[in-house]
Amino acid sequence: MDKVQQILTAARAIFMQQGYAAASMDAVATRAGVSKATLYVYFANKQELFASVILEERARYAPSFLAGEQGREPMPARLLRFARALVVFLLSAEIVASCRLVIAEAERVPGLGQAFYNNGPARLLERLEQFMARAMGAGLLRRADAHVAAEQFIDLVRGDLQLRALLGLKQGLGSRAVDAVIRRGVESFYRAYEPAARVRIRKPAA
Amino acid sequence: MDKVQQILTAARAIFMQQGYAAASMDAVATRAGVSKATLYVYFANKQELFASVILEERARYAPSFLAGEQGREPMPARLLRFARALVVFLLSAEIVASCRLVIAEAERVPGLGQAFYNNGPARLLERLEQFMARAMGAGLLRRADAHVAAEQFIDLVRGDLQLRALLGLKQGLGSRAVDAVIRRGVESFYRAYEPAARVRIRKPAA
DNA sequence: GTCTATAAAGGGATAGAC
DNA sequence: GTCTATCCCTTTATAGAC
Repeated sequence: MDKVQQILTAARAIFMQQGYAAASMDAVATRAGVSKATLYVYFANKQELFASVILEERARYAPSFLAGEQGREPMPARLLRFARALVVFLLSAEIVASCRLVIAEAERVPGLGQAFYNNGPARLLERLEQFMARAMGAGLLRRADAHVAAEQFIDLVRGDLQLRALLGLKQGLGSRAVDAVIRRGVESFYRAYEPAARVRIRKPAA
Repeated sequence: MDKVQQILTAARAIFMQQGYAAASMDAVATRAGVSKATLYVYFANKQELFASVILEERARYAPSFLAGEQGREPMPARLLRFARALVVFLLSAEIVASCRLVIAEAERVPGLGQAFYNNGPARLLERLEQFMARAMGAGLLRRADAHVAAEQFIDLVRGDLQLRALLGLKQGLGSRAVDAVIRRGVESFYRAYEPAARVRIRKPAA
């Protein structure tokens, strides 16, 4: 393997596990199986190594949830499929560790939070928005702002699961509990966005 | 002021600003206006000082959103009031810094995440659940699981605002953008939970 | 209890051999 | 390019005077 990749892989693991400040270049070198001096051949200093790790990370955060078949599956079932794939992804150890690190260092590394958001949540949102727009066009969802719908879909199916994962809670993250949150999230989303003609009691916002 | 409080206040500021690992006892001592040796009179070591800061923090995370008048204000307007108070709270610099710190150290400090969740989100959720239950009892909201309703209400009005704040994004956190997210969140929540009799097209979950 | 001064350890970064 | 050995600064923690 390329030595640079070897170092980056080791650094990623160490940073994720220990956090930026607590991670030592010694630990990275040992894990990478090289000497500390070698690190400094490829990376000017600790900060630059960290930045490289984060840039590397972007590529990983590009899953393809919406890839599934577009058949004439009922809308709620399709939403449920997407939701499950999304949440499995969000709760994966890799993504959780990645989020932790970025959130922890966001204030101290200029542009870190923005880069992460653009390459992660923003991309995801964009794809989901396109899906929502098509579904609205086909009459499978009520006509509304597709961007808002995509955002609220994510909000509802994510629930507080991601927060729990970030906080390292063990309870409430079993597969049954997770699936319950997802199902209820999809259910409420569909209630708010199903295409049925409805009678409104009063205007929702005062 | 009590010297212990003086130290805790300084430590809180330093930890929030720099993170656990990067914060130095020197910095805490200087900020507290005492010598470093004095710190060790009251706290055995850095970890214990950190733990004390976090325990202190619990008390702060107990706002009273639902305190407002219970008058015969229309339900959506009432929800909107709660939502605004909630989001203002979640986006406050203090809470954001607090969340960042806890998320960053959750994996390394046993019980930290659980303590934070129990004293923060869980309490909030419990109060909101009671409110939802009363509203459902009074026919102001569709009868449903009050706990789920409370959770989804929070999810919807929070949107990705909290994530954006945690990531330190400057865009999308202006008061107008924030209020738009809140209003749309309340709107969708009310669509899903308004008490109107409705005709469902098909079952939401396959 | 509080300070100054310092011990002891760790970690970022580099010099110089190969 | 890669290593060993080391410099030097920071940081945690403590000793000892007052």
